[in-house]
Amino acid sequence: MSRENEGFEGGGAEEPEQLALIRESVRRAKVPRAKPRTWRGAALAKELPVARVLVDKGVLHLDRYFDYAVPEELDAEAQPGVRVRVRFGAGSRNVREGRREGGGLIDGFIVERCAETDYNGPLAALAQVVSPEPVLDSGLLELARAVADRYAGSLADVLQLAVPPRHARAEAKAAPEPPAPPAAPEPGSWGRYGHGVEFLRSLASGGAPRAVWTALPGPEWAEEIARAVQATLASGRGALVVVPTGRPAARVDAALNRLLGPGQHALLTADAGQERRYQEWLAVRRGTVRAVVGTRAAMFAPVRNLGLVVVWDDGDSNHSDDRAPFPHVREVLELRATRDKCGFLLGSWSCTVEAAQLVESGWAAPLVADREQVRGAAPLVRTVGDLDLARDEAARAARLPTLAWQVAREGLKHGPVLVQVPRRGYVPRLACERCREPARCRHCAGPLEAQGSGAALRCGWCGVEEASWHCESCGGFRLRAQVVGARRTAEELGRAFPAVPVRTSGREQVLDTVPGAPALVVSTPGAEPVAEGGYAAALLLDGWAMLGRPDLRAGEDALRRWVGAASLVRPQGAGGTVVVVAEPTLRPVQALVRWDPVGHAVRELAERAELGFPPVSRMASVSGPPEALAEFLGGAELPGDAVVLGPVPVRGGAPGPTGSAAARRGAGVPPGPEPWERVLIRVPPGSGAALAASLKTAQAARMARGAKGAREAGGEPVRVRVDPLDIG
DNA sequence: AGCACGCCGACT
DNA sequence: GTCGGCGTGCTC
Repeated sequence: MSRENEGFEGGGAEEPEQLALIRESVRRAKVPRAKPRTWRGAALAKELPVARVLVDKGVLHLDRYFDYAVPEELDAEAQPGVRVRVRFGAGSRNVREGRREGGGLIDGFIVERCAETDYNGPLAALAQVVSPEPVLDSGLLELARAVADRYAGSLADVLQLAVPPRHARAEAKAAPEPPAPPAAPEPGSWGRYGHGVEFLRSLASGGAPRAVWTALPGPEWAEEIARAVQATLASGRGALVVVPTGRPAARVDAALNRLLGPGQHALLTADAGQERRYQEWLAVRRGTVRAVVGTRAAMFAPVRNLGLVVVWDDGDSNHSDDRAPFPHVREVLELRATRDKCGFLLGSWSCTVEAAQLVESGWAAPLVADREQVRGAAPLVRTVGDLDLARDEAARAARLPTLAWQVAREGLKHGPVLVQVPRRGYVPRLACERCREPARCRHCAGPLEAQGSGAALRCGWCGVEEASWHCESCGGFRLRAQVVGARRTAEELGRAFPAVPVRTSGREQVLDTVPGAPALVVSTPGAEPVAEGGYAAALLLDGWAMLGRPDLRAGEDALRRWVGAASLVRPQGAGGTVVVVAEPTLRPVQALVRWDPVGHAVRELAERAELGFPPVSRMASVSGPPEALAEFLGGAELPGDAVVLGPVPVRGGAPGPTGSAAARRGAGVPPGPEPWERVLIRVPPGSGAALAASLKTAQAARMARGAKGAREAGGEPVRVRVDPLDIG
């Protein structure tokens, strides 16, 4: 039997009659025309003959449901939450009128079964129930809708992130019995934090504490998260942990295995195959596994009776999904914690402005160690500023400041030494070497960029080449050196320390761990291997490059990456030393020296509030071809307190600090050569929902009449992004 | 997006 | 009178 012809579609010449039947049975008794008849002995479901269906077809039908008739033979399987296939499109009308076949079969989810329909016309029938597995329960549906609203996106888009593609073989596998809940854990190293033990106890007794946790440096964080999970399981509830990448996921996974044994939790990461992925996801949904650790797609995992959500290192950009509507793990888990009234734990060695705001607003409590503990766990941090560099003859020649050289040599006597080098292509604004005035284009004052070592300078805005730059402010002729990549740094260090092995960890090859023996480990930020017993020292080179990015988050980001590397170094008491090559007067550098990421975030937050920047205000970016953008803004009914900034031209071509094509797409950088513009729209606290709603409405309206407008322009529709990542 | 409907000009 | 151009609007 062909799938296409199952159900009502197989009627051939009888179609008009059977559809008349549907009309008669289901329609509100307005149009009394067709007589009830049977079709191959099959009729409609006797109870609740209407299935409300979410059609899985992106932006066009923003969050509208479509009603379909439920044939009797699908009655049992056509339950809320199951995947179905339905005819959708203008062509199906012809089917109804008995003319000919038409309209494609597309996927959808049954959202609800009803007795009646609001639709004033004859209903088409469900074509097929793809699987009786109810993958979209009401909790997940409501979460997806909340996320769609928050991000001005469509429900269908969010569901594509939230429900993994079906895999029939995985579905067929029998589910094992869920394991019994573990006993409440010992607090372990949670005792190091002010209210740590209390926090665990609350979870274990069924409470829903919410905390922003500033983790002490060192490797204990993974086990501390595992203990929080254990406490939650002990209360009979489930737990969800989301980390930025597969490496920390493996750490938490290992800690959970140590603490709970296998079978208690699922690991949901992107690098598992489709079958395995769906299988693990199903085990979670079916309740045979009660705890989940995973990367960002796991933020929607349908954990039963959720008692705790955890996000680790929320400042990592991997927590921001790169598909529309670009939800962020921290925000989604906040929604889940609020909606499910469950515990919330945001942990990091560092602290984002958003995390500080959660504490400031009273939504979450701080979970921190006292200064004594911090001093006992953190390494000694020393700085090399411009003045030191200027005096440092040796640094010119060897690139390595004398202090860094000394610390490395001393550290290598006791163990491995980490060298953090900014990623190449992480191109900041160039500045005068002498006075630090940013290098600007003579024609349009845009930022000058170096295309490659030795190549000419070019303006990032207008593209004009600059052959003979000199500083307008002090007349200097030298620009700050470009970042030297990890590989070349490794070569140089290898020559400087010929007796010591040099290893590199970076984008193409990430090392997970290194032994405790003396070695130089050159790494880009985020790729630092964990050293057995901790690094004896770390050198954080080219700090200016991390701080110089034209981005609101540059300072916070630099601090996060430094703290991330320095947290792998032994405590000061064990000789651990960090050298950061950056101006000691700058706020992020001072925060690193004092090991006070929270203080840094709190100060940043105050500044953002003053300037009306996120997260105190909410922002959205809208980008597109100038005419389309103008048309969009003309049609949008923005909240009265919205402020529109721009438009300004956006540039493509040069890879931004985030690098990936997907990230650029998310930021609204044009795909082709035609120039695009971008506006930022800002609303005060409390108007975020109204802003998102108005953007969604405007986008929907544009899509409705936009087909021809967009065709003429030859381009795509405008791109809307709530909470854009990079706002220069 | 697709696709059909419908209201206008050139044709047997 | 009919065929067919593509502008407009709907999809249960």
